[in-house]
Amino acid sequence: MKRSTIFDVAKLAGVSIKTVSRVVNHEPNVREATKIKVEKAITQLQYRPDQSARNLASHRSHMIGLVYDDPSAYEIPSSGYVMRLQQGALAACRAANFELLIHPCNYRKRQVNAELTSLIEHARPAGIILAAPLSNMPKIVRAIEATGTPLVQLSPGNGGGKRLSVVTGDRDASAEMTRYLASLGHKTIAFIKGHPSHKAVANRFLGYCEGLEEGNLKFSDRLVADGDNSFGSGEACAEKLLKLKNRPTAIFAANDDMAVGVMRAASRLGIKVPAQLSVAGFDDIALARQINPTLTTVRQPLTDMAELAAEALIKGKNGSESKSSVQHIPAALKLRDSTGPAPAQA
Amino acid sequence: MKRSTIFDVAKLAGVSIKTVSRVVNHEPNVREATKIKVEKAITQLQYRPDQSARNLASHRSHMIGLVYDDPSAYEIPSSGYVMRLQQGALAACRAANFELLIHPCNYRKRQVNAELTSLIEHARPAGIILAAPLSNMPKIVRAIEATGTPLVQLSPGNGGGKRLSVVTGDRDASAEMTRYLASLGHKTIAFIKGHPSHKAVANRFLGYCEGLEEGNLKFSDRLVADGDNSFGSGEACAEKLLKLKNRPTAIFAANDDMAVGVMRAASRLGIKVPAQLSVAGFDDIALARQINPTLTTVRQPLTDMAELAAEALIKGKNGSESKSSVQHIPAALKLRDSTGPAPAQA
DNA sequence: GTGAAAGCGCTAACAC
DNA sequence: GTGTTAGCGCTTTCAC
Repeated sequence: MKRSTIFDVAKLAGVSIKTVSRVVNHEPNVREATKIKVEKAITQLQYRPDQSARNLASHRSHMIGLVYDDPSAYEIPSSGYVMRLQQGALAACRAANFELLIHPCNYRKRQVNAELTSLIEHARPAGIILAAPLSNMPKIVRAIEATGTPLVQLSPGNGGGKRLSVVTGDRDASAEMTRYLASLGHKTIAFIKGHPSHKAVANRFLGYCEGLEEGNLKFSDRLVADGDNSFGSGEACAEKLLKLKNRPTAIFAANDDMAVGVMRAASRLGIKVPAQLSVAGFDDIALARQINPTLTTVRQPLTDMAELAAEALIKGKNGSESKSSVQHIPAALKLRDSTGPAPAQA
Repeated sequence: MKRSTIFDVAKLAGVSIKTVSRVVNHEPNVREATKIKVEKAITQLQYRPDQSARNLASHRSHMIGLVYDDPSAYEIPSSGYVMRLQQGALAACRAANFELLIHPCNYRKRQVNAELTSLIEHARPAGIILAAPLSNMPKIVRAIEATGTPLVQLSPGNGGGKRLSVVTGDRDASAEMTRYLASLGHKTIAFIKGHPSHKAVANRFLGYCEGLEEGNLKFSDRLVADGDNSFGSGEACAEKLLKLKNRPTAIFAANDDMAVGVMRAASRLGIKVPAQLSVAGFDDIALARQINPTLTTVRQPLTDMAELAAEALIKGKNGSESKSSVQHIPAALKLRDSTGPAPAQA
C-alpha cells in the first residue's frame, strides 16, 4: 500500500494541508480541537512526513554531520576518541529525532575541500560538528563556512575566534597532571608531544611546561619527545626516552594512545609500571581502563563536548543564535594505577 | 551568491534541463558534443545537483544506514567492532560518493521498531546494513523490510535465509582455533560463551565443541562459562574458571572483548599469560594488538563484510538484483603472544 | 538524440 | 485560526 501524504491526512481530518503542516511542525495558531482531529488522522493513516520533500521546501534537514580526521590513516585507529565523539553527538541526535552522518576525512589529501562540499550538498545537514585537529585548520573551516552550513568547532586550539566552539582546558589540566606527578616525588618528568597540526594537543605541552614550573622543576629539552598522536609513536618515543642515561621516572604523553604505547615499550624493556616508571596520558579513552595497570589520565569530556555541539546545531535551526560563543567544559584528572611514587633511586 | 540550478546550466549550455539531467546522471542518448558543452557549463557555474530535490523526485537517496547494537549499553563500548564495521561501510561509500548514516540502537527497548522506521523515513537511505546481533532478530528484520528499504544482514546466524546477507565461518574458525590450542598440548580448554541473543557468536561455541572432538578432547560442562560479550563478563567468567580445582590451561573466549577481560583477570590473579595460561579470542579488534601480551585471535573480516554489504546496497539501487544471496568471507587465525605450549603441570 | 510538461510532498507567504 | 497558491530543484513520462 502506498504511503499517505499530507493531502490524505488533510482530507481525512477535514482541514487544509497547511493546518496539518502546522500540527506536524508544532507551530502555533492551531485550535486544540483541530489539532486533536489532525493527530487522530495522522495515526490512523500512519502518516509520516517525507523528509526529502521537507528538506527541499525548507532548505534544512534533520541530520547533522560529524566530521573528523580519518583514523584509518593512522597506524592503529584511535577508536576511543572517535567513539566518544560519536556517542555524544548521537545522544543529542536521539533526543531531538535527528540522524547522524559521519564523515571521517583525511586532511592530508588535496581534495578535502571538495569532499566536504560534496558531503554538504549531498546530505544538506542542518549543521556540522568539526572535531580537532580539523577544527583548527583554517582551510577546512573556511570550506565549510563557504557553504553556509552552521558549524561548531571542537577544541579549535586558538582562543576561540568568532565562531561557535566547544573547548576544554587542555592546558590547565596538563599543568595539573604535571604538578600531580611532581607531588609524587618525580624529578625527571618526560613529555611526549602530539602531532604538531593538532593545536589542542599542542596546548598540553604548554600545560606541561607550566606545571613543571609550578612544581619547581626545571624544563629540559632532552625529556621532550615528538610523537604524532599514534600508539606507535608513543612506543617509539618511550623507547628513546627510557634509554637515556638518566632516564625519566615519569612519562606524560599528550594523549592516551601514545601513553599506551609507552606502557608497551616499558613492558618490553622490562621496566615495571608504576614501580619504576609512572605513565600518564590524556583523553581517558575506554582502553585506559582496560589495560593493566589501568592508566592515569585526564578525562577529556569529549562526549559531553560533542553532545553540546550537536545540541547547539539542533537548536540553532531557527536561524542564527549568538553567532560567536565558546562553551567551556573542564577536564578532570583520573588517577589510576599507572602512576605512583617516584622510585628511591633512578 | 545563489547556487546555480539545473536551469542555469541548461540556459548556459543552450540545451534543455532534461539533457543536463542526462549528463549529470550518466544516462545514455547524449551526443558527445552536447555532453561536453553541458559539462563545461557545469564547471563554469559550479553546479551541484541538489540531493533533496533529487531524492524527492526519484524516491531514492545517496545515503546508506548502518544499524548496530548500541555499544554504550555495554559496560565498556566494544568500539573495535563498531569501528571496523564503520570503516568498511565508509570505504564503499567513499568510492561511490555516498554518505553514511550511523544508527546504534538498543534492541532491548520497546521502541526499536519505531526508531528504525523513523530513521528510514527521516533519511530515506538507499539501503540499510544490519549488523549482528540485530541481524538475527526477526522482529527488527521485519520492521525494516516492511518499509521496503533494501537490507543486507551481517552474520545473521542462521543458514542465510531468503535475504541478502554477508557471513563468515564463525563455526569453522572456532573449531580451527580449538584444534590449534589442542595441538599446543592443552588438555583442558575452557570456553566463554557470548551473549545468547547473538547467533553468530553462538556458532562459535558449536565450533569449539567440534574442535574439541577433532582434537580428541572430551567436552566438559564445567569448562564452559556464560559471558555476554562484554569485557566485564569475560573477566568474571575467567575468575570463576581459574578458581576451579583443576583449572584450565587455555581459555578461548567467544569474542576479543571477553578475552581481554580474561587477561585482566589472569593478571590480577598472578597467572602468567601465556606461560601458565593461554588465552584466545575472536574478532581481532585493534586492541588485540595493543595489549600485552598481544592476543591470539580469529580475524573476523568485519571490515570487508561491511564493505561488501555497502557495495551491494549501492549497486542494487537500480532495483532488485538477485533477491537472495549469501556472500561468504572466511575468517583467519591470528596467532600472537597470548597462546603457547601447555605448562608441564597444572 | 532531445525537449516539454507534469509532478514528487512538502513549506512559505500571504490572504481570509 | 485557517486556507490558497506558489514554488523548492529535480526526475519522469512521453512526445518529437
